[in-house]
Amino acid sequence: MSEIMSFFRSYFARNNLRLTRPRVLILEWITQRRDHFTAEDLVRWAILNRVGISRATIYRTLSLLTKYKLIARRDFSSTHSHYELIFNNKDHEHMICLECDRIYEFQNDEIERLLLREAQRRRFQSHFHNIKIYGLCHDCQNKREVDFSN
Amino acid sequence: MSEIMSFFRSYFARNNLRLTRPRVLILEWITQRRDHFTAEDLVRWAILNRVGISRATIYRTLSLLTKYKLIARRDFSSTHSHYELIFNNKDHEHMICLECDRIYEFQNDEIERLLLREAQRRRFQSHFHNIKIYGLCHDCQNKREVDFSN
DNA sequence: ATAATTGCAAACTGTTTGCACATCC
DNA sequence: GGATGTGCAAACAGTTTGCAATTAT
Repeated sequence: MSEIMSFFRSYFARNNLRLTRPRVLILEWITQRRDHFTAEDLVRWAILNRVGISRATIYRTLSLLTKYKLIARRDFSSTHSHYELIFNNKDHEHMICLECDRIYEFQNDEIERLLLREAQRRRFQSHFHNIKIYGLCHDCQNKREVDFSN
Repeated sequence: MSEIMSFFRSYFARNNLRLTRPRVLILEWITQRRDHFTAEDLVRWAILNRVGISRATIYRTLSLLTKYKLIARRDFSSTHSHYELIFNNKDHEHMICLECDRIYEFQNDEIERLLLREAQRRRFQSHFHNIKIYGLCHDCQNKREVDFSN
């Protein structure tokens, strides 16, 4: 068993959560993917591979993992949520390509510091924050048509 | 007619959009409110005041205004969109109180500069960005219980 | 006049839930 | 054994859409 799976096992035990077959399979999928994904990505995988995990369980597991901070929910799109593994993955921000939907991560201590200071200035107690830059990634910068037709 | 309404009028004419009764009423409501609002806020107002504007028209008008950059859509929540008037309202970021849902605005040139530089460093062409700080506003810092029950 | 806009109701999408059955500790 | 977790199907919330009727220019 991989290092990360045994971490999950003890983490689950410690929190009185059962490591059921669906949960193991979902965790394995997530850790192998190591990327941003949606609930529907998981559902698709479950159906295609006849894994025998229902949509309900997928959503419930994602909530659970989010609550226990094993994954994080990200609101990149207004129509559906994205998730990503947190384990060993330090805090970072995102650039989202409007063309290919790829997501790039970055981290900048100076910006973090300035943000905290900005919150303090207004006596706002920051719990978490996020920064998103939308635009075109290097690959997509030359192959785009603007559609203002609708 | 207020300055802003005549601006809208010429803007609509210039873009071959019809300034219909529903659109006028919605624009008036938005400009008087001058705040962040949801589609449902608008629907509730329309129903309560028997304004005679359908939910469909509200959603369609919000899309239109967003497309023409008279309002901006903000993704504060994963379940529904917020909007805000753009007119005369310079670019800014948000702090969102997890307790009372109030939204505070801030602006920081230094952070903007650093963000742009960060994008350039990755040859990412930034079209727009947003920063959200979630936490407790000053008013709410002392009246909160943590609920970890579910 | 006529092209754009509206209201209605039905459809759609992502997500949540109640309940009977199954499973993990 | 008994609490916990699952699958199913139905419910839900926010939003979008087709179409016939209405309205702005």
